[in-house]
Amino acid sequence: MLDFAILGLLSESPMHGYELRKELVTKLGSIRAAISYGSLYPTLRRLQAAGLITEAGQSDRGSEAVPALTSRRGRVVYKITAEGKERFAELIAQAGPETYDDAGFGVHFAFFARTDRATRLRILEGRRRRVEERREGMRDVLARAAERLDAYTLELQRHGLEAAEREVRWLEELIANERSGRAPDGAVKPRDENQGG
Amino acid sequence: MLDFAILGLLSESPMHGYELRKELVTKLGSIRAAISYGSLYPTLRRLQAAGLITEAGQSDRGSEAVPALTSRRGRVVYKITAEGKERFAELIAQAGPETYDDAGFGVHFAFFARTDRATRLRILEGRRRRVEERREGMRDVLARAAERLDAYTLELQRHGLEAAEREVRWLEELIANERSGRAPDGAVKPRDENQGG
DNA sequence: TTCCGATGTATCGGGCCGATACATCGCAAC
DNA sequence: GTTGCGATGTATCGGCCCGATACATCGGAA
Repeated sequence: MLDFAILGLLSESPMHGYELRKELVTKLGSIRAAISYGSLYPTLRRLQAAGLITEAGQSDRGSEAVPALTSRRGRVVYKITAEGKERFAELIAQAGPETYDDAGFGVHFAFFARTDRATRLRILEGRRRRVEERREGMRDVLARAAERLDAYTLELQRHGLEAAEREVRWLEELIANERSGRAPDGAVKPRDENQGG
Repeated sequence: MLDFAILGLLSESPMHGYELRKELVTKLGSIRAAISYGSLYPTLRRLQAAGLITEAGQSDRGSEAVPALTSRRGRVVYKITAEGKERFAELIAQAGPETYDDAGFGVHFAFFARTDRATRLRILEGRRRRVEERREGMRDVLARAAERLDAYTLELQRHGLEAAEREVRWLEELIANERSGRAPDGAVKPRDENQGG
């Protein structure tokens, strides 16, 4: 999942690790608290080894004008390669079980602006089904095992159930909007210009 | 975290892995979907190696009457040891940063019926602070970075913000109930009989 | 010039997951 | 009666990600 997010961010502009992390927070802050460096740097190395990203000397950043006055030896700027873009296009087009769980869904949703509408719909519907299943599971527990559970465990289930119900409603709104060609804020989009790839 | 949950369940009654997993689903179903066997069995072995749980021959289950008619060779029943109970008492009494994140809080909450009230309050308050921080982070993003983010990313932040606000309200209710000596369902408890350890 | 907090890169051990592989049981279909 | 199959049940493996930790540099305040 981190791969996907990193590729997505680097396809907008080159960045170094620290920057990447901050962008991940603003883009995925509602999904996961913050990406650990213990995940980030190894992932970066993995992506580089796979040829999907490369180190861009820091003088590549803006132009030759700004550069190595202060030789900031640390700071490795990464940029995406052609292969990386290809891989990103592959990832952003997929809509399978991997895109239905919390983490997968969140990351894919964060890049919905660059996902084509058919894929958006399939992900939204798959996610809805997934959450509905969770919801049914909790309803079952509440209906079948309520008497042998304590008040706190029940409260936890009730709270979880409520959250699931609310997410289903949210997803339903989003699906309805997609079908009627609206952006998530309710504004009508003239045409679907967001074609991935 | 799994250690804690397993110790808690086994302190109620001996169980084998499969059973344990089902119990974990009904107790923690609102927190995590389902515990993977790839976590469960290694954890069981780890706990056993640490002397916190032991294998109980399946004939220990009910009595000698039921047992090895059909020699169910699989099925390893585990039970908690005295050391395990001690460890569980330690874990259920702690209220630090580990108990404030999603997973930690959920598991601890699931065992609140066996946690003393002072600890419950500290955990609830710590969790509230944690969620408030997340909420503030999302508000900042929405206030400061809104114009450079697309509609979908914004919608994700909005949804996350709403969820955080709701959780804070939920926690506040729980805290108020604790302070006034009520169980989470609102029923007045005559006294706080749930003293851990 | 000394200290300190923000910036910045990196590794290590360990927990947990998904995929996968087996083996057995009870039962239904043929 | 045996064949097949889904539920029950235990177990491992590779891999992602996290938290803790360790450094190093920079800019500015004391």
